[in-house]
Amino acid sequence: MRRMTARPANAHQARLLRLLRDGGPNSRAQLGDQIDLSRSKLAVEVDRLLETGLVVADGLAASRGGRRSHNIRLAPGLRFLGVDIGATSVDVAVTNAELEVLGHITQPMDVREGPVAVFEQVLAMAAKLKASGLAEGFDGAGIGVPGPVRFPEGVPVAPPIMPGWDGFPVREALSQELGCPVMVDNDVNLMAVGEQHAGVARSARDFLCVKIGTGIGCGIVVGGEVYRGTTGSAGDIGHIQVEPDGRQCACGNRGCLEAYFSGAALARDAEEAARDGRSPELAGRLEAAGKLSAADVAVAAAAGDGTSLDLIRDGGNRTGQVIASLVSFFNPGLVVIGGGVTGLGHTLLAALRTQVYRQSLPLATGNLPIVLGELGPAAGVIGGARLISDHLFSPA
Amino acid sequence: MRRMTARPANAHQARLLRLLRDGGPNSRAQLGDQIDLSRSKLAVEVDRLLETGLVVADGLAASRGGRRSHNIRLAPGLRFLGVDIGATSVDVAVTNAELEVLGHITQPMDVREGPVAVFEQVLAMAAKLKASGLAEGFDGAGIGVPGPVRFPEGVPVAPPIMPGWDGFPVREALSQELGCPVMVDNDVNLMAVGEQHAGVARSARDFLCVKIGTGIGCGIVVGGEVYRGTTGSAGDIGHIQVEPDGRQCACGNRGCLEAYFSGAALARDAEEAARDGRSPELAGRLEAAGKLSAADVAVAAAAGDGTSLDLIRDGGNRTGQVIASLVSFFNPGLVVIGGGVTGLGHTLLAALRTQVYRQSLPLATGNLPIVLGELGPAAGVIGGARLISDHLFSPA
DNA sequence: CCACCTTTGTCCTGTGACTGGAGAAAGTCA
DNA sequence: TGACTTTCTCCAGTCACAGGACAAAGGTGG
Repeated sequence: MRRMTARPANAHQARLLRLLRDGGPNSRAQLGDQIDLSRSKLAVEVDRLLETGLVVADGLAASRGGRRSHNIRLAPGLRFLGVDIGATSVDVAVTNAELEVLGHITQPMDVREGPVAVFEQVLAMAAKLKASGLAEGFDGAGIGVPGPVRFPEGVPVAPPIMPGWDGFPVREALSQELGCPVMVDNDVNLMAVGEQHAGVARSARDFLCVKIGTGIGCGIVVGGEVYRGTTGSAGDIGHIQVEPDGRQCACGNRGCLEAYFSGAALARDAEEAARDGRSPELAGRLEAAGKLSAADVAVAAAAGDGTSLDLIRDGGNRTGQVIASLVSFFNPGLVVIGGGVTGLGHTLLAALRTQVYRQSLPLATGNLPIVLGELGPAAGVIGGARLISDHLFSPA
Repeated sequence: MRRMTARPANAHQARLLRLLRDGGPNSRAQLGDQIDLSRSKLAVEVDRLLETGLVVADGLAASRGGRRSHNIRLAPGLRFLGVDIGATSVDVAVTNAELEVLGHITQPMDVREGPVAVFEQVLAMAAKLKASGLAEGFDGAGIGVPGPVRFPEGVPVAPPIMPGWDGFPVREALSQELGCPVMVDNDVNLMAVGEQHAGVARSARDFLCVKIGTGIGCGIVVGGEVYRGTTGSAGDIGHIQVEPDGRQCACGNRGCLEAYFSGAALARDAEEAARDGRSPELAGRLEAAGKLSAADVAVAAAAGDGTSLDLIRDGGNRTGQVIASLVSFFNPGLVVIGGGVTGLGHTLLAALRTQVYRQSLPLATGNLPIVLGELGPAAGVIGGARLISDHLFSPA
């Protein structure tokens, strides 16, 4: 079952592989236009890549007015696995070498069940994708987990919402099970990478990616590279204090952002409002389902429920204040909003924008787009595929 | 008067120059230990550097048990100028090629007088240093200004406290006047670079450098490099809101950090306390000098004045809250506190530490030193010298 | 003071990476 | 069909560099 995928022998080959990944099939001549190498050298490196099987010939290229060139493409059988482990669900997807999603499965799940149970589920989902004929095997996998990760080793460290995962050798264990190289990162970082690769952040070099799901986190990209901080906890903005002596937070402190706005907080506030009789709309939904989620608030808001709109605006204002601070500090070129609550859509975005544009200095906000991510739940898995492909498409 | 200082011809030479800058005189053999080059190649590059005059022979090296080697050092006549333009004062210093400060002058000044007047003063100070025999000319200058800078061009952009400087071609103008290459950056960034080169941050790769002077700013170093943001305004934390609908700030918003704690705010609060009769100590000083500054508060606090201590603690708490947010977000390996208010010393530091350690998560604060800068007013000028030397000691 | 070892500096040749030109092959366009 | 383009291949020449051989200069132990 183990696949020994070849690795590029030098930086040129790595560069070529990435060009083919990001630009699709290309002729040698077109590759030559994008890389600073002589035609002879280029031909040698392409030949070597063909020998390794990482790339294959792929018919004739479109004419550019002279002799037609043969196209080169990444091996069509290459498959990457993207895994996005959230607090309450798992996403698993297969991509080809160009990181196009060929198949995507989502399943509910509780991270608190611990790594063993979760991995069992992940492996079953991967097996299902394989069985459906989308892949014969995996050449690499990128995994996102909802907590800080010591990146080089691929090990979660002190994850607040994932008891039982602290120090678990995720990278090693999954690499063993899947029989392929694995990289592990924070789920928010993967989302940022995904939006950078295939979403709204394609042309951004320095940007923030705020993910509002069960918790709140922020991916930081500096010069096109994810910044992870000294201990891997950079972007952990959910526990920034927004209200001195405010609400009790699960982390033990008071007044954390997450205690006021996140999937979990929103659901709790909505249930409270429903029970207090402040929102018939929400009360109806509570009765029907027995509990409420952020999605219920989104639907109620879309239906014009004032209480729901207030909840979203309130949370948006609070989150906006924090983002405004981060914008002042970090001066990003773009802010992407993603995660489970993107369903709250324009109401949320409006609140965020108002706060940021009002509180940050004009120089920092002057040309600062604040937008929703465009990949939705695919961002994480695409980011995972991108992460491992970056790793594999680099000199050994 | 123009000096045409040679530039390294390739990356190896640049590397060697930096080794000599940071490690002082070295034998070829010692250089060979630090650089990944064969002895032959090394000899060739050193010879070329000797030809350019950038480095010179410097006697015999200490014995390592065999044939003694001749030392190599950077040309002893090389001189860099470090200029730190603050809101109310200018620092100008000359350094040798090893960035040791040979002479340092400070003068009061008001940036609001505009670039022309300020540069006149800076040039006079530089001339004074030259006249005292410390330099025959300058091979490069690094300038810090108290506001955002479009770094590649060396032009201030929309600086709030420097009316009249917006868009002024500082780099070009000073390069013309001084007859040498010039680099311009935010003063806070220079302080960070200074502390990184010769101060407490020597071994830090990712750290923050908070400068509390007339205003408040923060230098951000990522992977050993200064991060400046998309428009050059990264680190502008003085206008982060710490109190909704709080005090009016000069920027037009309300509740900014700078409105509560900064040299200017502290002086104002101290004068108010003196006039209200809350502090006889401060009242006495006010009567004597006609006005109060942050330094007066420092002295009064050292003398045990309760009101002054309260002011410092208050401001420290507010600033600490903001730093705590930044620590959660950025996960630095070190936080350096500097600027004019370092005289407030331990009282301030204690307040900052309390807030940060209490509000940020253990993973981020676990091994996070929060310390005062050790270079004081020299940090900025050393950072300036370092900035320009990095520029000159890189391949042309 | 001498023989021997270590370190340092210099010279020289071999190797691998790479460039760029010549020319053949394959195609387009009028 | 002929002229022009583009692409591909081959090859010789250049350049950077490594690493060995050797000489020079110093230390060390007898």
